[in-house]
Amino acid sequence: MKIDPKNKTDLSAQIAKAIRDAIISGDMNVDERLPSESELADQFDVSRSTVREALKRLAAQNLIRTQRGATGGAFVRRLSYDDAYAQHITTSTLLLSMNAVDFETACEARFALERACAPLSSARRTPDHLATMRAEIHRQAQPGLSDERFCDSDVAFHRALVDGAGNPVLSYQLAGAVEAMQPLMNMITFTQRNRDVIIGLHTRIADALEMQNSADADAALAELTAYTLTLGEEAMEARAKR
Amino acid sequence: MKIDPKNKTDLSAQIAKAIRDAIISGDMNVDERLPSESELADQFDVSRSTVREALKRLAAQNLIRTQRGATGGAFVRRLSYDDAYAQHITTSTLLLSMNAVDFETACEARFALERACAPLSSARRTPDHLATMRAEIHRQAQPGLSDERFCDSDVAFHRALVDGAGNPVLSYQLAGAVEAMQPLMNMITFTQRNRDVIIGLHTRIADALEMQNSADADAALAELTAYTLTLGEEAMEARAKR
DNA sequence: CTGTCTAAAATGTCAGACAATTAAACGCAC
DNA sequence: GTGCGTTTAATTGTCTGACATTTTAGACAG
Repeated sequence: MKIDPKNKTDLSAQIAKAIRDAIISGDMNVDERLPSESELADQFDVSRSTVREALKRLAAQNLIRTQRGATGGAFVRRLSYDDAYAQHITTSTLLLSMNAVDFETACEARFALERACAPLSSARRTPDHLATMRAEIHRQAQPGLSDERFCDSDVAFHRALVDGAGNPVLSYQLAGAVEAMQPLMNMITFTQRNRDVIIGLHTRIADALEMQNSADADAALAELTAYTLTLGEEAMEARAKR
Repeated sequence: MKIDPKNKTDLSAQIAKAIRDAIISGDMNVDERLPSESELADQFDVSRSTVREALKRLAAQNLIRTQRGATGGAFVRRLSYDDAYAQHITTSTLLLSMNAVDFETACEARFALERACAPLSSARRTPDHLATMRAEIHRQAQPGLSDERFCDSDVAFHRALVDGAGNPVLSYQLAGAVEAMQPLMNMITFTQRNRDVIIGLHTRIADALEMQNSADADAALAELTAYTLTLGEEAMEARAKR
């Protein structure tokens, strides 16, 4: 591991970076054990507290896990899809909310990406995916469903569509776009007429995927994009007036 | 801020979570100052070291920044696009390498997403974007260019394509897919013939975008997808034999 | 009013101690 | 020798108190 020259930045940040680089570059393999905190403190010539702060930084990025006890220590952690999902969604959501991304931009990005999945999903979707979509459509049609629940179901529907493409990398990349949109979608009040239109389009999408008619799935998604955009605009106007 | 009941997990993790939730939920606004470390230690009834470890976790996620001095402290940080990019790329790269994602899956995901950008980019690309693409094509044609540099230029080209869509959310989501592929792409040895084919397709894409011919851009991207896949397969076979 | 000095507040770092946890080593009866 | 408690050592988690460093605000002299 490398040393730190006369640098005025945080020592804990430097140490975290050194270890992170070792992990990313492949110098350290999954489940390999790092030296103990005391050993690291000696190696870097800092106190144990400083090393601990560095390790906590790495733990926050899911790069290591720690175990107590005799054979314990810090171990390089395999980044799971679930961890990556969670991180990606958190980052995306914060990015949108903190930078005041407008509805139009987020919506456009989301549906552009989803349409990229449609051809693959149309070719590979399993009966399971179709069943999930149908179930969510059914849920969306239930009377008395709150707007928030409606949105939840919407996300679940689109997630099934994306997962249908059978490409975990694609699912991971899209999770951020779809879920980060949810706070913005939650600003919309869905009238019964709105819901009917959306449910109709969802049904058309599910039908198209079932028949492996990729073109029609794409067309329906395009319509859904346009419709969602108008709903979003109305909601933003209503909000501005208040 | 909330307290922590009888929980056997890390105190610093619990405290980090409490503060993180406060930030994400919007209870704390950008640039708002957190209580000082000593005050937090009192509030949570733990030592300052524990609070510091919690704060380092948040700093690792770019959620806060710290300042020393009299009016210093920890402040809620606005997550910038650049920070989010960097985080996303790191996570994506690690996810691919640690989970041994095969070339085909990553490649498919990357190009599917890129093709989603093509129509938008075709409509909105500026002369700047086109100039960047042309410049990278020129660079790719230079003799004696190392494989690694060729890949770098390839990434820059595709990045210009994506940025041409003029949607920062889309650019952000795609950055992960495109850049995370690079380690896999770097396994390929590009012969002069390979490069000629790729440069030809790049030129076709740039031409199509310039003429705002979205269909042809998509067709060229489809060909590039197929070609990259065959190159990847060959590289993987060669690697397996060794 | 201006420049300088000082004090206070805050983070960054260190050293040492103890608690809690865990697995391995040990010892002892059988 | 085998099986089963017990001890012991290693390691992380937490606490305490101290000092260093950085930065601002205010006091004070000119």
